Amino acid sequence: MNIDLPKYTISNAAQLVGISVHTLRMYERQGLIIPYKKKSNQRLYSENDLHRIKCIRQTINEQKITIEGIRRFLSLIPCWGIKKCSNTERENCEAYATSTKPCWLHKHRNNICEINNCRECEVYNEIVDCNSIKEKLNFLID
Amino acid sequence: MNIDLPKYTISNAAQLVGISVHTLRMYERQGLIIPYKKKSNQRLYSENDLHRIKCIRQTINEQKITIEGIRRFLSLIPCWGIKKCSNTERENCEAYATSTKPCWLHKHRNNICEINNCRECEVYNEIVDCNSIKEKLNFLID
DNA sequence: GAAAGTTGATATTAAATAGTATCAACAAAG
DNA sequence: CTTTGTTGATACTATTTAATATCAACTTTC
Repeated sequence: MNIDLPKYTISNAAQLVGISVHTLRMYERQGLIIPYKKKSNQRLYSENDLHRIKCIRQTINEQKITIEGIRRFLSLIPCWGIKKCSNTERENCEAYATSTKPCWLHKHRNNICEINNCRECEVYNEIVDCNSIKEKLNFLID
Repeated sequence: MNIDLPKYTISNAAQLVGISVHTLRMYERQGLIIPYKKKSNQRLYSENDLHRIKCIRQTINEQKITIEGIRRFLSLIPCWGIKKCSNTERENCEAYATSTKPCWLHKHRNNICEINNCRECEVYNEIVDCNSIKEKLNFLID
């Protein structure tokens, strides 16, 4: 019963969230979600993914925030604090310096994330909710 | 030559930024800027205000982020870290707990900000730029 | 004291974003 | 092996948001 397990096909996920298959792929193309992929490129979604998608949908439809706005909001995830990056690593990191898009949409050159798969990363996986970022910040800032 | 001095009337400011007077008042109504006010309610803007307004305009027009999106982005300003709030103060603070709008749009009940004028607050005054929040976070998170 | 500018409110408009529909090629499942 | 579902791409549409226009009452300024 792991909430991070790849369980649902795209049409299952779409139905469970009440959203179209097209929209789901659009969110992915825009960098808001990273589903699991089978070798054949077929997408699979976890329980947590469904939660994340519902939150994105709500943010767009009810709170009238654009996708670009969500990307910008996500750019403030304090990944360097979550992963405890060294000073050198911070200097080599685009995500540390800019605030336009979440770290998983940056090229990871010469830093810890270079060899990592963002889908498996704690940074991506711990931010499932609209309030997750604030909670992280509260935790990290004294 | 203080960049925080109230210097420009609304029409001056509007002209200097290349924006209409109406739009300026709209940004204010939406909580994105807090101009100085004379006793007669006439608005006055500082050099820093002009910078801030240009940044908002750019964010809306070029980066296609809605006003609601900007409010949400600003909600991640780590005010409790800037003002070094105590634990009790954090517990009594709406802005600490939520991420919908900047602290200056919250009611300040039973905390340090209750007696403060947000226009004079370091939190408001240090965030003049699109990248200011990230820089603050970088500074505060180890 | 008269002209120019400001305030707040309401109504209207132009632009563009999120979402939809459609397509052929390919994969999964019974 | 046939049906159902998936992929990626492109074209289209409905919605709504930011911005504009207009108004009477009030200030500022010369």
